[in-house]
Amino acid sequence: MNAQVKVPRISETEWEVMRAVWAGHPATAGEIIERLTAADPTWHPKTAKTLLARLVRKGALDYEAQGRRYVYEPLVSERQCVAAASESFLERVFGGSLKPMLAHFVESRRLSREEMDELRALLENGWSKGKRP
Amino acid sequence: MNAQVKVPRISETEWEVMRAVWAGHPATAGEIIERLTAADPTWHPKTAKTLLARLVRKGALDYEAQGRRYVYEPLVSERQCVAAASESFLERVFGGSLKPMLAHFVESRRLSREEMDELRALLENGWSKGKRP
DNA sequence: CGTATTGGCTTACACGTGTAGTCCATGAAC
DNA sequence: GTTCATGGACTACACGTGTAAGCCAATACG
Repeated sequence: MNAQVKVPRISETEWEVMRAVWAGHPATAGEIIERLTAADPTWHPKTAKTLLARLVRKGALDYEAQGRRYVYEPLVSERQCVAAASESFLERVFGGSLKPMLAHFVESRRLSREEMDELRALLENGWSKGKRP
Repeated sequence: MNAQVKVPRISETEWEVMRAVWAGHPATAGEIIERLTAADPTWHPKTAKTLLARLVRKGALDYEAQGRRYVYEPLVSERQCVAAASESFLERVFGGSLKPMLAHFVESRRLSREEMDELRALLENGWSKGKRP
Protein backbone atom coordinates (compact mmCIF):
# COMPACT_ATOMS: atom_id res chain seq x y z
CA MET A 1 0.00 0.00 0.00
CA ASN A 2 0.91 3.61 0.01
CA ALA A 3 1.71 3.48 -3.64
CA GLN A 4 2.53 7.19 -3.81
CA VAL A 5 0.70 7.81 -7.04
CA LYS A 6 2.48 11.13 -7.31
CA VAL A 7 -0.37 13.54 -6.93
CA PRO A 8 -0.26 16.10 -9.71
CA ARG A 9 -0.14 19.72 -8.79
CA ILE A 10 -3.65 21.09 -8.65
CA SER A 11 -4.02 24.80 -9.26
CA GLU A 12 -6.37 27.13 -7.46
CA THR A 13 -9.20 26.92 -9.95
CA GLU A 14 -8.64 23.26 -10.57
CA TRP A 15 -9.29 22.66 -6.92
CA GLU A 16 -12.79 23.93 -7.32
CA VAL A 17 -13.36 21.52 -10.12
CA MET A 18 -11.85 18.63 -8.24
CA ARG A 19 -14.03 19.32 -5.29
CA ALA A 20 -17.05 19.30 -7.50
CA VAL A 21 -16.00 15.89 -8.74
CA TRP A 22 -15.17 14.53 -5.32
CA ALA A 23 -18.58 15.68 -4.21
CA GLY A 24 -20.01 12.76 -6.12
CA HIS A 25 -18.66 10.54 -8.84
CA PRO A 26 -18.77 9.35 -11.43
CA ALA A 27 -20.28 12.53 -12.74
CA THR A 28 -20.82 13.92 -16.20
CA ALA A 29 -19.35 17.22 -17.22
CA GLY A 30 -22.83 18.63 -17.08
CA GLU A 31 -23.32 17.57 -13.50
CA ILE A 32 -19.97 18.91 -12.49
CA ILE A 33 -20.62 22.20 -14.18
CA GLU A 34 -23.95 22.38 -12.46
CA ARG A 35 -22.30 21.99 -9.09
CA LEU A 36 -19.75 24.60 -9.95
CA THR A 37 -22.24 27.17 -11.11
CA ALA A 38 -24.43 26.39 -8.13
CA ALA A 39 -21.57 27.34 -5.86
CA ASP A 40 -20.53 30.27 -8.01
CA PRO A 41 -22.66 31.45 -10.93
CA THR A 42 -19.77 33.13 -12.65
CA TRP A 43 -18.45 29.79 -13.82
CA HIS A 44 -18.44 29.56 -17.57
CA PRO A 45 -19.15 26.06 -18.91
CA LYS A 46 -16.39 26.30 -21.46
CA THR A 47 -13.93 27.19 -18.79
CA ALA A 48 -15.02 24.26 -16.71
CA LYS A 49 -14.63 21.97 -19.68
CA THR A 50 -11.12 23.20 -20.30
CA LEU A 51 -10.25 22.55 -16.70
CA LEU A 52 -11.72 19.07 -16.82
CA ALA A 53 -9.64 18.27 -19.86
CA ARG A 54 -6.52 19.60 -18.21
CA LEU A 55 -7.16 17.61 -15.10
CA VAL A 56 -7.51 14.51 -17.21
CA ARG A 57 -4.26 15.30 -18.97
CA LYS A 58 -2.60 15.81 -15.62
CA GLY A 59 -3.80 12.48 -14.41
CA ALA A 60 -6.05 13.85 -11.72
CA LEU A 61 -9.21 12.66 -13.40
CA ASP A 62 -10.19 9.87 -15.67
CA TYR A 63 -13.24 9.59 -17.83
CA GLU A 64 -15.23 6.96 -19.54
CA ALA A 65 -17.43 7.61 -22.51
CA GLN A 66 -20.99 6.88 -21.66
CA GLY A 67 -22.88 7.23 -24.87
CA ARG A 68 -21.82 10.53 -26.26
CA ARG A 69 -20.85 12.04 -22.98
CA TYR A 70 -18.12 11.48 -20.47
CA VAL A 71 -18.41 10.47 -16.91
CA TYR A 72 -15.50 11.65 -14.87
CA GLU A 73 -13.91 9.92 -11.98
CA PRO A 74 -11.09 11.15 -9.78
CA LEU A 75 -7.81 9.33 -10.07
CA VAL A 76 -6.51 10.97 -6.96
CA SER A 77 -8.43 11.07 -3.74
CA GLU A 78 -9.25 14.22 -1.91
CA ARG A 79 -7.19 12.92 0.98
CA GLN A 80 -4.14 12.59 -1.20
CA CYS A 81 -4.52 16.03 -2.66
CA VAL A 82 -5.22 17.58 0.67
CA ALA A 83 -2.14 15.92 2.07
CA ALA A 84 0.04 17.04 -0.80
CA ALA A 85 -1.23 20.60 -0.79
CA SER A 86 -0.93 20.81 2.96
CA GLU A 87 2.59 19.57 2.91
CA SER A 88 3.55 22.05 0.26
CA PHE A 89 1.85 24.89 2.04
CA LEU A 90 3.43 24.00 5.34
CA GLU A 91 6.81 23.89 3.71
CA ARG A 92 6.47 27.12 1.81
CA VAL A 93 4.84 29.30 4.39
CA PHE A 94 6.03 27.89 7.67
CA GLY A 95 9.27 26.33 6.60
CA GLY A 96 7.84 22.94 7.42
CA SER A 97 7.26 23.56 11.09
CA LEU A 98 3.92 22.38 12.21
CA LYS A 99 3.63 24.11 15.51
CA PRO A 100 3.96 27.70 14.29
CA MET A 101 1.37 26.90 11.72
CA LEU A 102 -1.11 25.57 14.18
CA ALA A 103 -0.36 28.47 16.44
CA HIS A 104 -1.06 30.84 13.64
CA PHE A 105 -4.43 29.37 12.86
CA VAL A 106 -5.50 29.03 16.42
CA GLU A 107 -4.59 32.64 16.98
CA SER A 108 -5.78 34.08 13.73
CA ARG A 109 -9.32 32.86 13.91
CA ARG A 110 -11.21 33.15 17.11
CA LEU A 111 -12.40 29.66 17.72
CA SER A 112 -15.63 29.04 19.44
CA ARG A 113 -15.49 27.19 22.71
CA GLU A 114 -16.93 24.12 21.03
CA GLU A 115 -14.44 24.16 18.25
CA MET A 116 -11.72 24.33 20.76
CA ASP A 117 -13.14 21.51 22.74
CA GLU A 118 -13.34 19.41 19.65
CA LEU A 119 -9.83 20.25 18.74
CA ARG A 120 -8.70 19.35 22.18
CA ALA A 121 -10.45 16.06 21.82
CA LEU A 122 -8.58 15.53 18.60
CA LEU A 123 -5.36 16.12 20.40
CA GLU A 124 -6.20 13.62 23.09
CA ASN A 125 -6.98 11.13 20.41
CA GLY A 126 -3.80 11.94 18.67
CA TRP A 127 -1.27 11.03 21.24
CA SER A 128 -3.12 7.96 22.39
CA LYS A 129 -3.54 6.88 18.81
CA GLY A 130 -4.31 3.30 18.28
CA LYS A 131 -5.32 2.93 21.84
CA ARG A 132 -8.98 3.57 21.28
CA PRO A 133 -10.64 0.64 19.50
CA MET B 1 -4.32 50.46 12.20
CA ASN B 2 -4.89 47.35 10.19
CA ALA B 3 -4.45 49.27 7.01
CA GLN B 4 -4.90 46.17 4.84
CA VAL B 5 -2.03 47.01 2.52
CA LYS B 6 -3.28 44.37 0.10
CA VAL B 7 -0.54 41.82 0.30
CA PRO B 8 0.61 40.87 -3.19
CA ARG B 9 0.52 37.26 -4.16
CA ILE B 10 3.87 35.68 -3.41
CA SER B 11 4.79 32.66 -5.48
CA GLU B 12 6.54 29.56 -4.25
CA THR B 13 10.04 30.64 -5.14
CA GLU B 14 9.40 34.20 -4.16
CA TRP B 15 8.61 32.98 -0.67
CA GLU B 16 12.13 31.73 -0.32
CA VAL B 17 13.45 35.11 -1.28
CA MET B 18 11.09 36.92 1.03
CA ARG B 19 12.10 34.75 3.90
CA ALA B 20 15.71 35.51 3.21
CA VAL B 21 14.86 39.19 3.40
CA TRP B 22 12.72 38.88 6.49
CA ALA B 23 15.60 37.05 8.10
CA GLY B 24 17.33 40.40 8.40
CA HIS B 25 16.84 43.72 6.74
CA PRO B 26 17.77 45.98 5.23
CA ALA B 27 19.95 43.65 3.24
CA THR B 28 21.85 43.98 0.00
CA ALA B 29 21.15 41.67 -2.89
CA GLY B 30 24.48 40.07 -2.17
CA GLU B 31 23.54 39.29 1.39
CA ILE B 32 20.19 37.94 0.39
CA ILE B 33 21.73 35.75 -2.26
CA GLU B 34 24.22 34.52 0.24
CA ARG B 35 21.44 33.45 2.56
CA LEU B 36 19.61 31.76 -0.25
CA THR B 37 22.59 29.80 -1.48
CA ALA B 38 23.48 28.91 2.08
CA ALA B 39 20.10 27.27 2.45
CA ASP B 40 20.17 25.77 -1.01
CA PRO B 41 23.32 25.90 -3.15
CA THR B 42 21.41 25.47 -6.38
CA TRP B 43 20.27 29.07 -6.26
CA HIS B 44 21.61 31.00 -9.20
CA PRO B 45 22.43 34.65 -8.38
CA LYS B 46 20.79 35.87 -11.55
CA THR B 47 17.63 34.08 -10.70
CA ALA B 48 17.61 35.61 -7.27
CA LYS B 49 18.11 39.04 -8.78
CA THR B 50 15.19 38.55 -11.10
CA LEU B 51 13.02 37.53 -8.20
CA LEU B 52 14.10 40.52 -6.16
CA ALA B 53 13.19 42.83 -9.02
CA ARG B 54 9.83 41.16 -9.40
CA LEU B 55 9.12 41.43 -5.74
CA VAL B 56 9.91 45.10 -5.89
CA ARG B 57 7.59 45.51 -8.86
CA LYS B 58 4.90 43.65 -6.97
CA GLY B 59 5.25 45.93 -4.03
CA ALA B 60 6.49 43.26 -1.67
CA LEU B 61 9.93 44.82 -1.34
CA ASP B 62 11.36 48.24 -1.54
CA TYR B 63 14.97 49.23 -2.08
CA GLU B 64 17.16 52.16 -1.54
CA ALA B 65 20.33 52.79 -3.46
CA GLN B 66 23.27 52.73 -1.15
CA GLY B 67 26.20 53.75 -3.21
CA ARG B 68 26.03 51.60 -6.26
CA ARG B 69 24.09 48.79 -4.67
CA TYR B 70 20.62 48.36 -3.35
CA VAL B 71 19.52 47.56 0.11
CA TYR B 72 16.20 45.84 0.20
CA GLU B 73 13.52 46.17 2.76
CA PRO B 74 10.24 44.30 2.97
CA LEU B 75 7.11 46.32 2.39
CA VAL B 76 4.93 43.56 3.69
CA SER B 77 5.56 41.79 6.94
CA GLU B 78 5.94 38.08 7.25
CA ARG B 79 2.86 38.08 9.45
CA GLN B 80 0.79 39.67 6.73
CA CYS B 81 2.00 37.27 4.09
CA VAL B 82 1.57 34.29 6.32
CA ALA B 83 -1.95 35.39 7.10
CA ALA B 84 -2.80 35.93 3.45
CA ALA B 85 -1.30 32.67 2.28
CA SER B 86 -2.93 30.78 5.10
CA GLU B 87 -6.30 32.23 4.34
CA SER B 88 -5.96 31.37 0.69
CA PHE B 89 -4.79 27.87 1.46
CA LEU B 90 -7.54 27.27 3.94
CA GLU B 91 -10.09 28.44 1.43
CA ARG B 92 -8.76 26.46 -1.47
CA VAL B 93 -8.00 23.18 0.20
CA PHE B 94 -10.47 23.03 3.04
CA GLY B 95 -13.20 25.22 1.70
CA GLY B 96 -12.50 27.68 4.46
CA SER B 97 -13.28 25.37 7.33
CA LEU B 98 -10.72 25.58 10.02
CA LYS B 99 -11.56 22.50 11.97
CA PRO B 100 -11.04 19.92 9.23
CA MET B 101 -7.77 21.56 8.48
CA LEU B 102 -6.53 21.37 12.00
CA ALA B 103 -7.79 17.84 12.20
CA HIS B 104 -5.85 16.98 9.11
CA PHE B 105 -2.60 18.35 10.42
CA VAL B 106 -2.98 16.89 13.84
CA GLU B 107 -3.64 13.53 12.27
CA SER B 108 -1.18 13.66 9.45
CA ARG B 109 1.86 14.36 11.51
CA ARG B 110 2.44 12.48 14.67
CA LEU B 111 2.93 15.18 17.23
CA SER B 112 5.18 14.66 20.14
CA ARG B 113 3.63 14.79 23.55
CA GLU B 114 5.27 18.15 24.14
CA GLU B 115 4.04 19.61 20.93
CA MET B 116 0.59 18.55 21.85
CA ASP B 117 0.87 20.02 25.28
CA GLU B 118 2.03 23.26 23.82
CA LEU B 119 -0.77 23.25 21.38
CA ARG B 120 -3.20 22.57 24.15
CA ALA B 121 -1.76 25.48 26.01
CA LEU B 122 -2.35 27.59 22.94
CA LEU B 123 -5.92 26.55 22.94
CA GLU B 124 -6.37 27.47 26.55
CA ASN B 125 -4.88 30.80 25.80
CA GLY B 126 -7.12 31.18 22.85
CA TRP B 127 -10.47 31.12 24.47
CA SER B 128 -9.34 33.16 27.42
CA LYS B 129 -7.64 35.56 25.06
CA GLY B 130 -6.64 38.84 26.47
CA LYS B 131 -6.51 37.38 29.90
CA ARG B 132 -2.83 36.65 29.93
CA PRO B 133 -0.71 39.82 30.01
C1' DC C 1 -36.21 15.02 -41.68
C1' DG C 2 -34.15 19.67 -40.85
C1' DT C 3 -32.60 22.56 -37.25
C1' DA C 4 -31.08 24.07 -32.90
C1' DT C 5 -28.58 22.49 -29.01
C1' DT C 6 -25.30 19.95 -26.44
C1' DG C 7 -20.93 18.05 -25.59
C1' DG C 8 -16.26 17.25 -26.71
C1' DC C 9 -11.93 18.64 -29.32
C1' DT C 10 -8.88 22.20 -30.74
C1' DT C 11 -7.15 26.66 -30.58
C1' DA C 12 -6.19 31.30 -28.47
C1' DC C 13 -4.12 34.44 -25.75
C1' DA C 14 -2.42 37.26 -21.99
C1' DC C 15 -0.23 37.14 -17.76
C1' DG C 16 2.54 34.61 -14.09
C1' DT C 17 6.55 31.85 -12.89
C1' DG C 18 11.06 29.54 -12.96
C1' DT C 19 15.25 30.03 -14.72
C1' DA C 20 18.69 32.44 -16.69
C1' DG C 21 21.66 35.17 -20.26
C1' DT C 22 23.29 39.77 -22.20
C1' DC C 23 24.51 44.53 -21.84
C1' DC C 24 26.46 48.28 -19.56
C1' DA C 25 28.40 51.24 -16.00
C1' DT C 26 31.13 51.64 -12.03
C1' DG C 27 34.44 50.53 -8.82
C1' DA C 28 38.38 47.49 -7.43
C1' DA C 29 42.88 45.61 -8.53
C1' DC C 30 47.22 46.07 -10.75
C1' DG D 1 45.05 54.05 -16.54
C1' DT D 2 43.55 49.48 -18.39
C1' DT D 3 41.30 45.52 -17.09
C1' DC D 4 38.31 42.64 -14.60
C1' DA D 5 34.72 41.81 -11.65
C1' DT D 6 30.21 43.36 -9.57
C1' DG D 7 25.73 44.80 -9.66
C1' DG D 8 21.67 46.42 -11.75
C1' DA D 9 18.62 46.72 -16.11
C1' DC D 10 16.74 44.55 -19.91
C1' DT D 11 15.71 40.44 -22.51
C1' DA D 12 14.43 35.53 -23.26
C1' DC D 13 11.73 31.73 -23.27
C1' DA D 14 9.08 27.66 -22.11
C1' DC D 15 5.49 26.04 -19.40
C1' DG D 16 1.34 26.83 -16.29
C1' DT D 17 -3.04 29.12 -15.51
C1' DG D 18 -7.37 31.61 -16.12
C1' DT D 19 -10.51 32.39 -19.31
C1' DA D 20 -12.75 31.38 -23.11
C1' DA D 21 -14.21 31.01 -28.46
C1' DG D 22 -14.62 28.19 -32.75
C1' DC D 23 -15.51 23.88 -34.97
C1' DC D 24 -17.91 19.63 -35.55
C1' DA D 25 -20.75 15.55 -34.66
C1' DA D 26 -24.64 13.54 -32.53
C1' DT D 27 -28.97 14.18 -30.41
C1' DA D 28 -33.30 16.14 -29.23
C1' DC D 29 -37.20 18.93 -30.85
C1' DG D 30 -40.58 20.13 -33.74
